Amino acid sequence: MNIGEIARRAGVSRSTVSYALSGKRPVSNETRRKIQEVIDELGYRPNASARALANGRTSTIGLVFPPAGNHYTGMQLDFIGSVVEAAAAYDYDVLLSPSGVDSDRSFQRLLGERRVDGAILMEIRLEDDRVDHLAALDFPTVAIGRTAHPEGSWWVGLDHTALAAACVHHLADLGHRRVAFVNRPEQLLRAGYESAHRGLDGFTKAAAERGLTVRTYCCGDDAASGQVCLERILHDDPATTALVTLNEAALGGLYRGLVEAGRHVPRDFSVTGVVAGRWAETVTPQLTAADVPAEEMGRRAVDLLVERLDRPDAAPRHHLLAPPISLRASTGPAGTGPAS
Amino acid sequence: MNIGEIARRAGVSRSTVSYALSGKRPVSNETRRKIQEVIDELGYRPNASARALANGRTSTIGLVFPPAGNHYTGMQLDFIGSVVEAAAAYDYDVLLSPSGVDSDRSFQRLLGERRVDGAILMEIRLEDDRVDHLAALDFPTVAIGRTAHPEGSWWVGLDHTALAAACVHHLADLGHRRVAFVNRPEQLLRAGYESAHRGLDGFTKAAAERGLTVRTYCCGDDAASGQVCLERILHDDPATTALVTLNEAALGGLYRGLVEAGRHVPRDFSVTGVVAGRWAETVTPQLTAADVPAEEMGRRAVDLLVERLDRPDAAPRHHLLAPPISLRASTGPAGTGPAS
DNA sequence: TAGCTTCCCCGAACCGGTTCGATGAAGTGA
DNA sequence: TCACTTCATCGAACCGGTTCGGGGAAGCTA
Repeated sequence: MNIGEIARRAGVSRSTVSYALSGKRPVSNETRRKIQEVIDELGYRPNASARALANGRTSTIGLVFPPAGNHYTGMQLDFIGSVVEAAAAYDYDVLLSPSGVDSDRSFQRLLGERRVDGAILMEIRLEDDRVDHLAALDFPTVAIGRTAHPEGSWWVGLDHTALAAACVHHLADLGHRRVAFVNRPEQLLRAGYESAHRGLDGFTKAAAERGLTVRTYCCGDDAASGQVCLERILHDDPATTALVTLNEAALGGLYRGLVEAGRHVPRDFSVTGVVAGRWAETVTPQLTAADVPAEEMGRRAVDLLVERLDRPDAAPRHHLLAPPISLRASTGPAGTGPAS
Repeated sequence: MNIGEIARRAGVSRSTVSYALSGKRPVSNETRRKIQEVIDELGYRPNASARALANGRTSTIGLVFPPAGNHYTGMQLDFIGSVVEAAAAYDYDVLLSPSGVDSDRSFQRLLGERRVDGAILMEIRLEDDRVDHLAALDFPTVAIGRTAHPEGSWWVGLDHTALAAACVHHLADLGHRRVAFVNRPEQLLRAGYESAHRGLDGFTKAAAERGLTVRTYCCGDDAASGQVCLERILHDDPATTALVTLNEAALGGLYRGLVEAGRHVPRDFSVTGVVAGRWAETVTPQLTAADVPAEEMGRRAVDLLVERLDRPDAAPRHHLLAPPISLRASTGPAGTGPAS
């Protein structure tokens, strides 16, 4: 079932069918009706590869996401879902590309072989060669996250600095003086992950401002690591009364560690951080947190990318989001320390 | 940078370049070397659309996944990740397709426009028109899950009947007599979702076998619904001492409901079910559960699909998995009922 | 040296669309 | 009635690969 067959049955030329479908040149009502009739009857749909070859656009965007080797966080799932949905609304498909160990290979497939018109990058690093590489090629890209020098590029990001600081201020306002910070895994921090660095910065500075005593930790992206991390926190400074976490996947483990240490949340110990709302609500007590608007971020990234694809010369745009802290049940006034 | 340019610079014809790359006809070492030199120098990669048009294969598989409107479960994330990784190993890309409200439209894109060579379907229903439709078209498909009549089709599934039954027996062995069942949302049960139905069946039959008193509930895919559901369970029969859940996303809410009702897990109340291991470990106490091997299922689905694509006449194959229950900390001997 | 293989390579056709220039018919005005 | 515009359509080229049939040069045999 190709366009030639449609043309034959409708008694017109292939180009007329093409114009009838695209509307790029006028076609008489009579023939348009005839063509549409044949198309409906045969259920014809134009071949995507042929179309892509002819007009140079694939109607597909690439979503470059972190390798599965690491643990996924729920946030990433929300991103993927919202990106796919938003893209569908613009008639774009989404091609998944793991930016794993061999990220070059994936990139070659996506860009070199021209499988996609543009890309959305997740898990941005402060110094990110992927971003630089794509920028050098002038390849339409939108980053979810921003590098150390985001000027002139397209991105939608979270103000981790401000969010971590807000958490600190929230705890300080409640009277906490000794606070721990639970970051993403050390490996990611060393690799320069944006959220890990900016979050740490925001935390450290705000804590200094408020004169808090702090310790910072890296923690694996899973429950077991969270539990171990919490044990270390209480071991290093038993007088700690609160923590701030960027590590969604470790949250369950942190809570478990607290239970096993006999610290009641929020009476003896307050917990807060930057976590997607849906996941903040699964723990008991529910987590007071800056809710990561993953759905909105995915949607906006698609909006930006589509805009960039439609108007190649448009000036770079971006969105920096800083959602407020949602007060739930995991923070409270600092007590007199652990019940002993 | 197209194949013609490479040919020109290497001083050969386009077809020779093509054969040098594909190896489908012998090419002298001398010219092959020359061609490779030019390719390396220019960083040439063949255009995917052109190749797909010419040989009728896109090297892409479609992953049809549930709409974002519903809440995602962590399990689905694991599927997606493992499918993408396994596909990459076979040099296939993965195109995401939301099977949302307008699933026809997505299908038209994937199949009608020939964007993919084959598809993997998630969230199968007992009577699934998508599966029937694809089978009628003889379109290469592998389902993650199986319909009521899976004979003659390709799938990898979980033996929900056996798993739910195993949970019941585990609880019965511990002396529990009044057990609740927490299913997926009613809307999904009514829609005929496989896991919801087979799980319910397995639970009901095993409970009858063991002479247990049971009640079954549907529950929304989020923590708040889980909490409400647990309140209903204890309201309907305060003597309930255990529950089995298929609903991963509600798990946190169920736990919270128990905490708020003053039931200690596992002393006063046992919880078990069918949940991906990673998520079972995030709750406290860790959930004793049949661990959904999401990663393995995704990988096997890709294996089957690739096999089917490579050998179109191969006999249908499938994998039915029934992982054992992992004993963790959420079940214990039935006590004398709630501490009052 | 004629005849026959074998080895490499070339040219052309094809995949299924899009797009540009051309063409013929109908319509308009002088 | 002729020249000129407008409208609808057609044919051919093109996108960038793959694949098939053919053919020239070299090598081998008699």
